[in-house]
Amino acid sequence: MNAKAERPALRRPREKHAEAAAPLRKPRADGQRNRERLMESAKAAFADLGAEVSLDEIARRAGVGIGTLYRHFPTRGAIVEAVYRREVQQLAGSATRLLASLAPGEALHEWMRLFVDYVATKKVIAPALGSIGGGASQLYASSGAQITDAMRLLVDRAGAIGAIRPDVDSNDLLRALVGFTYGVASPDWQASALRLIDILMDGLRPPRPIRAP
Amino acid sequence: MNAKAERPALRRPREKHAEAAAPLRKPRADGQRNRERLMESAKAAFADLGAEVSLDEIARRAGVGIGTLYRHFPTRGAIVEAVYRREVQQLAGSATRLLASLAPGEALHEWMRLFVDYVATKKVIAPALGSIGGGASQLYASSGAQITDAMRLLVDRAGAIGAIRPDVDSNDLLRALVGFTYGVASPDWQASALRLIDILMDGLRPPRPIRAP
DNA sequence: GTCATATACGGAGAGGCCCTCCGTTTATCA
DNA sequence: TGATAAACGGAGGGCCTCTCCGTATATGAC
Repeated sequence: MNAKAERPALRRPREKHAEAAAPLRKPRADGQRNRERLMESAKAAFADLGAEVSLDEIARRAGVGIGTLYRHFPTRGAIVEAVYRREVQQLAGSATRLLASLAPGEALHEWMRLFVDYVATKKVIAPALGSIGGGASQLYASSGAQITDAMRLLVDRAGAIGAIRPDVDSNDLLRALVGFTYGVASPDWQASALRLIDILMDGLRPPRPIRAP
Repeated sequence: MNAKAERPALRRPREKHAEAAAPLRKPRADGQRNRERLMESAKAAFADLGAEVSLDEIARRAGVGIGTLYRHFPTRGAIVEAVYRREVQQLAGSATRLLASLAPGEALHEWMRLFVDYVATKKVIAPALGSIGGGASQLYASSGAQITDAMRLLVDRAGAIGAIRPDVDSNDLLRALVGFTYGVASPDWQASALRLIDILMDGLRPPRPIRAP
């Protein structure tokens, strides 16, 4: 409700000649670290206490002062959005990470499980995102693309080696996933989604081995 | 922070069947009046200042104390929901009211204009409704039914006397209305919706008079 | 009209939360 | 090692929420 339109010119250190130049120092390590810890704590706090947690609580969990939180995230919307972006990036990024350490079929299966976690977070903070200034739809568009791409990558790889039927459309699969998770609001929805994912994966396997071992 | 966790159990609503069960006094007139004034003020305050207005502000506008507001609406969600319900009822109820004083075609036209006002209110308070406990979807379902019914009534009457083409489906019309109003978030959307409604009404008129004079 | 009383009113006050400001600490770099 | 920009922390002002309880008044009985 506050007219917080002004960002009040943070600091004015005595400047000799602040010319247009690139700051040469590299960013301080503690700053980066605290930023990361804040997002981590915020995610946990959202999950535990809902999207309305006090910012004090988030700072406390992160072990930093409230001033530090505000320096990194000047508005509540900023931290909510940052957490969401980070979730999306972690989910999308995990596709390649999983492909590096697992067989493509297993990577796909595991990624789908991660998707359920992602939706759990999103369910909590989406309302908060919604009441932020209207930029939410753009945010969703970009995140949707990242997730679509990750899904396609996994499906392509799994299809290429015959771990799943070759005619599976990654968009169909994504829609199925969304359906599993967005359905009812029962407290059991996560377990249910995970069971459905297992069943879906069974169904995705090719009817017969590509060739006998 | 003391043991005060009890909600004092909303006043027992009066029974409609005033049989043996309701030897109670009839509700005080000032109570009813204040409740009404609070909802009126809340609607105006939401429109002027957004859904996050302070409850103090709403009470002040209504000319009542903050205690009075809290007696009638124990939570913020309660007043938001009450305002929304009232909007829906007024919109739905205006269908019969308009039919009583206008020709059916005009009534339909006017009702569509009122629909734009309704959407304007809803746009503001929907985010607030969204972050209330999960009962919002049920609320929407019931309001949707009321609006659908009102629309059907108007379309039937207008169709019956030949004010509009006889083959118009009220659901189609409602979808069109929603499309007009939910489109872009430009500041001009209301004027645009009203213009589109006029055009739509022109299109709805039967191509020729029912029979020549 | 008068009275008794259930009902409703108002607003002070306690406690939270948001956000800013600025003195202190610390990481970088010369 | 020292200078300095960058980052930290948290006290404090201000607004908001919600409760409590003494006061006022509408209603119904007589």
